[in-house]
Amino acid sequence: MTKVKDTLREHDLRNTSCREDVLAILTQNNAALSHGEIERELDNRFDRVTIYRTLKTFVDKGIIHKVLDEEGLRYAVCKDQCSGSRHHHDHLHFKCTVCGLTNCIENITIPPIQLPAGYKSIETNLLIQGVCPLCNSDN
Amino acid sequence: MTKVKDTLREHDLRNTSCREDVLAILTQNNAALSHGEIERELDNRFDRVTIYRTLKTFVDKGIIHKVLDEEGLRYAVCKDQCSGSRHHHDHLHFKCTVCGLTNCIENITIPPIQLPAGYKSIETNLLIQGVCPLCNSDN
DNA sequence: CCAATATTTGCATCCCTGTTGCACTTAGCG
DNA sequence: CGCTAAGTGCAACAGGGATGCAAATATTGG
Repeated sequence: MTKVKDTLREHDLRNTSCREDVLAILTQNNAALSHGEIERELDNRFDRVTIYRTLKTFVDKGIIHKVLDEEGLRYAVCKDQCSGSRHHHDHLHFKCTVCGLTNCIENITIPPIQLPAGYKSIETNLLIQGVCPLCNSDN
Repeated sequence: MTKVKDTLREHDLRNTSCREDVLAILTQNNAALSHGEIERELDNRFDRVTIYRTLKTFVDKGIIHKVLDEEGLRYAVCKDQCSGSRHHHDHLHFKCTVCGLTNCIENITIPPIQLPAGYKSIETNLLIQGVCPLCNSDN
């Protein structure tokens, strides 16, 4: 919990209970969470708009990143590689079609893609859908 | 335009003016379009809900596919590789951060990703953001 | 520890997307 | 041409995202 406060301080953000709680929830959670899921976890203790603005602030500061799938937008904390000023922009996410959870896959680098001439790549975002180890009966 | 009618017929869809027009717009357009953009192009000649249902039908039939970026959902027609029953699920999309257009990149296959043990991949979706040839002043 | 100030929050309000139910219309068939 | 299943429009709702403004609060300097 002190870690949460530190993270906020490091990014020049005032230490408020909404920010603390949102960041704590995202940190404790492995899977990416949607705005609505976070709102429910907070048990309506904060206004919808406040949570929305909190998430936006965190994204802007590089504390969390957006995760996209066909059902919408989710948020997850950036792992070690993103800490500090070296926020990297290549994310690999895995969405399990059975349990519905979306997770960041660490330790796997996305192989470089050879784009046609003239294209300049800035950020790469890879979403793989399939079955996660916990839901995979083939084990 | 006959081609549009044929496509509908091939997929056991009745030939209605809304479907014709939506499919024609998507076919003529290189970039992926959002629901709202399609609605505007149709000049309010069809109900919002009808367009929504038309798009859903096309996605279900494999005529078009969803394209995701951080701004939301767009739709684009499936190219040759997707035709008929052999609808493939690996898509590479490029979103230009200058002009804002999102396009499918054809002829480039996504290199296979070695996932950790237990993960089973079904569908891969790659979004690369950057600058497209038309907006790239380095040429 | 307190006051000043700049930030953050809650509320009201708005717009857009996605979705469903139901009645009406129409395409495509015999 | 008429039937029937499919498609459409309308009403209505839920949810996400966004902004303006007044009230509350965290930080800073005294």
